[in-house]
Amino acid sequence: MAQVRPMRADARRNYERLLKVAAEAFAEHGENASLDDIAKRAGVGSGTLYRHFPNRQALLEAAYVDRIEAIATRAGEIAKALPPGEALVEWLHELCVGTIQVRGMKVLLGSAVTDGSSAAVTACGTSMKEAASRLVEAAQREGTLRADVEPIEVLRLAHGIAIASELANGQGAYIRRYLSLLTEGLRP
Amino acid sequence: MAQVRPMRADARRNYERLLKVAAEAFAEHGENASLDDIAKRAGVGSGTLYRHFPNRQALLEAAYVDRIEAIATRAGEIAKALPPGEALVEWLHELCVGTIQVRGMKVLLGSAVTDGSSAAVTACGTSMKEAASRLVEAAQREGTLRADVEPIEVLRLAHGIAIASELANGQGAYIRRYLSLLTEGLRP
DNA sequence: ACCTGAACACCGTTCAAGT
DNA sequence: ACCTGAACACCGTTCAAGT
Repeated sequence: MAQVRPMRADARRNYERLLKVAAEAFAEHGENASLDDIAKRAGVGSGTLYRHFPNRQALLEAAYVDRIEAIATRAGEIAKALPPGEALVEWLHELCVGTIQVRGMKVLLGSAVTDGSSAAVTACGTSMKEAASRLVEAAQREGTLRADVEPIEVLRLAHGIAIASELANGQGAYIRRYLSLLTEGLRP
Repeated sequence: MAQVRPMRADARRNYERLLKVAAEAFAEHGENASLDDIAKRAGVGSGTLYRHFPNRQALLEAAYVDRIEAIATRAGEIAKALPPGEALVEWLHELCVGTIQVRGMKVLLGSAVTDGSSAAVTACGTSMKEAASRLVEAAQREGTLRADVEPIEVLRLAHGIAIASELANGQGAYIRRYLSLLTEGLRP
């Protein structure tokens, strides 16, 4: 893979400062935060930002991969603590909270479950799909989840639920409600 | 209300040209289409665009109100043709198709069902809510829809379903599936 | 009353010059 | 090998001058 030679010390320092500042900026100003501003706040020239991250999407991903990996990791922990059906719902809830609260992450999580998503987001997309598969398949074996839905579909639907909750009010107060409407259905 | 005096002939002409061009531009380039470009294509100075539409959201709304009103109107037509439960689902399907296919409309329909939405989108938001209320309440009386969901919640959930379908593939192939997963629920 | 378009500020992106 | 920052292009927004 890439990066056989280690980075020069100053390059590594800049890279990490950029990531840290970018995560803050995206969280504060949303996915369209000014790249120039991020470079300035990190104390580097704008060219340096482009050297490390060729476009906004690349920076966005790099800034949040660890967060997304953390969510994926949570799947395993929750699976040990709860029965399959509940575990799935609980994990989806945490996923939705992350989607709404960390403003920059919404786009990223969205593109992670898109059909023709870029190679850049494939990495964390794969982690999410694996995490989802584990919980989904367990719930299906248990018989608390329909057998005809695929893991990636559950991720997409959860993303939709996050959006719906966001429309209801800024923070995630409605996530549990809308998530349970999805699992139980709109029929009486 | 506004607009007591009729517009001057040239103003009216410009206004309508701007709307027509804007609808095309938003459909083609999405909600972030260049306003300057819209003004140029409409053959007016950029100041004229701002005179008629103080910001992007205002233009976006003006360009698509009639489309949204048309969707709202469809509710009544569908209600006459189908039993309540089916009518609701059918209408939500048409709504989702519009949300996805007409690129500029997504943001607008979203903000129409947001809690603190601007006064600008209140008008078409109201039409949508009325249309939804009619179908939702009929389905609830019929007993095919849970009694504890409100019309605006159904609109928000439908918006979420549209997003989920969009993630699945560009066009609306998955809308019916995800809509039925919502109505029937994820449990077996 | 309305229109025009120059002017300004801001941002993304590139690249020659520097270490 | 990497960094800097000036330079360019583009866009949103304002406003003085014009009809």
